[in-house]
Amino acid sequence: MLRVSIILFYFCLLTFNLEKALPELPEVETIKNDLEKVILNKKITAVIIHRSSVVKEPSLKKFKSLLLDSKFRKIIRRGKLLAFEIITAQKEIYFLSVHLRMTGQLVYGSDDPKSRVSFKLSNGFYLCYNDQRTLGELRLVKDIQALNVVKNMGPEPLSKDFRVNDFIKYISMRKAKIKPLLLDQKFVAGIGNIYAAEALFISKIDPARNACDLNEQEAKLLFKNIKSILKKAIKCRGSSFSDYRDGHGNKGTFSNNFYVYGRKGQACLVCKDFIQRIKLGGRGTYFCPGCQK
DNA sequence: CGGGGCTCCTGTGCGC
DNA sequence: TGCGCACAGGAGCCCC
Repeated sequence: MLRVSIILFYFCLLTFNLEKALPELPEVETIKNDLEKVILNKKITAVIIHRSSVVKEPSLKKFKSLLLDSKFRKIIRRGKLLAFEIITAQKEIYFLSVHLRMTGQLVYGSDDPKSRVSFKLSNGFYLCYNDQRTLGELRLVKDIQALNVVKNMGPEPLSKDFRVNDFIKYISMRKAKIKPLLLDQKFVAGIGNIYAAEALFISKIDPARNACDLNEQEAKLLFKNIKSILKKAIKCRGSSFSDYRDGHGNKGTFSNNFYVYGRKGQACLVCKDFIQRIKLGGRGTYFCPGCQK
């Protein structure tokens, strides 16, 4: 009987937790912090490309030849984008930008047979780019600021560029629904489906409300909660719902703290109402109808 | 501006 | 049992 219950329990976990977790700001920040400790000043001794479509620019040949014998100097994160500053064998500075999109992973360790691109390092270890759905993008560019994604990106939510008065003002000017607006990287950088849902829950705001209909107190609260939830998630080394892994291939623990994300049909941890899942802007959106008004 | 739909991709789940 | 379709989603694109 006990064994049957245990099997049923895991079966339920498997069936209900199908939603994918995407690498958002806290996950990308965790990868950056992990990799900084192990790859800086290491030289790339081989570039192995198993899936050429993930390399967007320049040509494969140039991508390989520039990276070969380059050294990692620095890692930068902007929103969900990671950029590795490298110095080539010809002493030129380039940036290897990596967008993980849905299922991308950057893992340091031994070579992974299912990697899409592997970089062999001078110490014999590998930096592997894994990506089941291959929607991620690698680019090698001279000027990272010139990339359209970077040029168009909104403020970093954990930096001083993210100001409460600006946030209140811009929110009051937008008619779009607040949840899809939070996902817009031009509005604020680094927030994805998980943290948008969770920040709105803590702020008790209905994700379907028009941004301009939030009052000043609500906008202020949301601003504060965006910052606090991202900081908390970084402390937990990110959320691993399914695909996300840190720089060493390990899971993060923030998913244990979810109030609404992936909890459709389950009781709200605050008011016991049932968590609902609706579509907003084409994206699955979780919320508690009891708590969020 | 806002919103809808399509595209990229692959594993999974469901209907017939 | 098995085939084929729908779905999941970040982000760019097009269109109304």
